[in-house]
Amino acid sequence: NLLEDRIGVPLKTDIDTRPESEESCPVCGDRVSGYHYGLLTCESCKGFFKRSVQNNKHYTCTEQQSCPMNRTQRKRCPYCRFQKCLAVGMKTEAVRADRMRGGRNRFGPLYRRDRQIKLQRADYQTNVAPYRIKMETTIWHQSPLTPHDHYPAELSLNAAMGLTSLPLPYSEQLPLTGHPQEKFSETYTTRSTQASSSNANIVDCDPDHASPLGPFSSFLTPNFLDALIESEQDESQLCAKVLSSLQREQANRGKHDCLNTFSIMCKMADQTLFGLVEWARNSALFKELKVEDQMVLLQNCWSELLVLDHLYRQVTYGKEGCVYLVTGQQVSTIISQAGVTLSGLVSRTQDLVAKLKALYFDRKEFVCLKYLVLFNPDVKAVLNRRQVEQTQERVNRALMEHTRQTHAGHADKFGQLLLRLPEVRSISLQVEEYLYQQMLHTKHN
DNA sequence: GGCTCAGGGCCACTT
DNA sequence: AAGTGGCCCTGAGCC
Repeated sequence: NLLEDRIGVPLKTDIDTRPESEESCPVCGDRVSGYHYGLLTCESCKGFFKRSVQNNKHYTCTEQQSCPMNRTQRKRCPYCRFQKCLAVGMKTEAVRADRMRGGRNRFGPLYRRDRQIKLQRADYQTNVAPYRIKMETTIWHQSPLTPHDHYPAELSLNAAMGLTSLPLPYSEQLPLTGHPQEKFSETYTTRSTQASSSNANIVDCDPDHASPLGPFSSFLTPNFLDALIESEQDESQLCAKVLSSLQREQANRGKHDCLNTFSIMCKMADQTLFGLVEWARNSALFKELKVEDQMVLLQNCWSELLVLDHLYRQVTYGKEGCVYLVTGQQVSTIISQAGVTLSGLVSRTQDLVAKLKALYFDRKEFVCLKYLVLFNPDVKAVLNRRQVEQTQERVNRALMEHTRQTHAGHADKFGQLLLRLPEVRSISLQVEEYLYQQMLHTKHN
């Protein structure tokens, strides 16, 4: 590594490279025995989850509903254990009501995809990671940069802000000029126009082609939240896209022209943002909006969506003292040479992760918060404010109902979750600020 | 038709 | 007595 050679000391990395067989149970950390009820868990949590669902158990917590969950303490509080099972994504519907033995269930394809992702990750770590994930001092330190050695403007900062990369097949690189927001609008308009002409099922915002049942017709189901979750893209798909994008990027470079850490991080953020824009544009609720409103809403919240996405990943998969990347790697948060801004960001984020973990932040709540952030009626340029407001209210009610039902013992989880949003906003503004600074820095150099 | 593996059940052990 | 967890049985889907 160029930088390690230059400073003469190995730089700290902490990537979890354990093979699948040594993977730990997301509930208690014990050794996994296979896929059970939706994900890889240990035999004990499998049994516990099965009994809880089969016997329709209702546990209570004698503490603060945030009991530690590990191999030795998992038996102490079944309430917290079960909540954790749900929070990490174990599926009650995989427990058979008829108790039929053997056979396969509808989660087979999910398990297969998950295995593929893990294989890809392993492949990535063998073929790409050894060169790259290094905490490169000068980058994290915000010291004067040599553009050639560090993140190239045409890739990283543009990429981090999602200004140039577009969902395939609309990908086109735009020059790094003009205000990012303008660039975003330009990009988005280009995409939408092309989308409606070439791939009408991606976005269909034409009011003439609106559903005869009117707005939100696709969500006139009794369980609004289930419908939202049903249409969510699989986490593993995003991971696969990010991985293959990084692999392509590296393949196009020579062995001695490796992406540096900051570039990789930006590329990951870029691809994640790319996925988030796709998520929004494929969402039935979002499709009901006019293209102009879609644009201004996304412009307003792209960084908040990125932060939320990151937070959920940390809450679900992150380990103490580590940042869990979208590609499945755990990187140490101890970046001794990181600048003040970056250290502050990492620490603020980790604080928020701890709070959300204590609340057993689950996937449904995560999806609700994404919609609440996206459908922000306070955005000035919104044309159809009423529509945005109605959707936000609807999601809000769904979130309230969900927290009331699934966390009955937890007083005001709903309120606690909403109280986290200002901090998400604040962190996202700091992220934007940091990226702008870096961009100016690069241009200056 | 054999293999795989994620369901369910059993039962010794612990609380 | 109720709960736990390791081990085994079962059978749909895959090759």
